[in-house]
Amino acid sequence: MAGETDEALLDIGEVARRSGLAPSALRFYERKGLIEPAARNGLRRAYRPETLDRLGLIGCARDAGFTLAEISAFLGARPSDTALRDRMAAKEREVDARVRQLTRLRDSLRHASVCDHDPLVECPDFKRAIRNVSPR
Amino acid sequence: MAGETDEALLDIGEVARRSGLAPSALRFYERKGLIEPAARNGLRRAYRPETLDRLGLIGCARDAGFTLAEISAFLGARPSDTALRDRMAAKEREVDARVRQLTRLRDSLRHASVCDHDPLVECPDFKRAIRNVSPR
DNA sequence: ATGCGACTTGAAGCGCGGTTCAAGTCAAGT
DNA sequence: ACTTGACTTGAACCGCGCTTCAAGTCGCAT
Repeated sequence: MAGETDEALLDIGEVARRSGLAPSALRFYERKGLIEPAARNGLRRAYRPETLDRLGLIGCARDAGFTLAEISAFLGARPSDTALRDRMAAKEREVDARVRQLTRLRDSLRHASVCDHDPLVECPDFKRAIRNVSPR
Repeated sequence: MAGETDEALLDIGEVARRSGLAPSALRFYERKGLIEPAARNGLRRAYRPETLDRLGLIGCARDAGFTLAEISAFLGARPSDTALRDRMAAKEREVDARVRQLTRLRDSLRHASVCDHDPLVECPDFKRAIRNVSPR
């Protein structure tokens, strides 16, 4: 009973299926220090189910434009990591700026899709709107 | 007076300096069909000043997450290109969705930067917030 | 014992958005 | 005539986020 192969652990194919990621991506994330199998059955990786939550978080952050290196740093964050918390706060400001930029861009596109100018890019309204997207 | 080398045109170094892009990037954009010199002085590219506006627009779109190929397509847009206008409208919806996603992410980060949980990623509030960033 | 299917490894390849490099061209200055 | 300096070219290289590939290792069923 002591050294049994834990039935609750998932193999890489299962994690891939349930996370929507390719096995190759999971091994890649492991090399980057983002995830780690709880054990091995022989050569085979055996993952804890919580790994799926972690992968959800990683996917989120990646979708949001964080690099895997940034995510890797954030994942180990403890309350005492003041430098890291500062970077998170910085990232928040960065994301906030990006939200405002994309909002302006969306408004430009909104105009572009109803504008009659020929060629489109020469429309003065469009050009003015676009210039507001990233001024300087 | 007829075949004079147009003094109003800018050489690549000037365009680079004024656009903030490297000359190599300008040549790269040319290969991708984004810009084109108005003329050559011998081998040297000679750009119209309007190219700077175009580069501003390109920079905008690129900052906004468009690929250079997409930008290249948009740049030739005429009002009659209905397919292209549809794609612009689609892009608008895409950008809008992204704005909402990033807004949620910003809120998560805002919490993260004041949260005391150890490790940070295990904070239930943070996890709940994060799950809202890209649900399914 | 043979084969299968799912896993393992390291190395190479890919698309994107460029930069860097070597080798060459050209105009202007001394 | 020679140097300097900004340009030209094509090809190679880069970091990122992976995928693909070849070759090998398992456990299990026939």
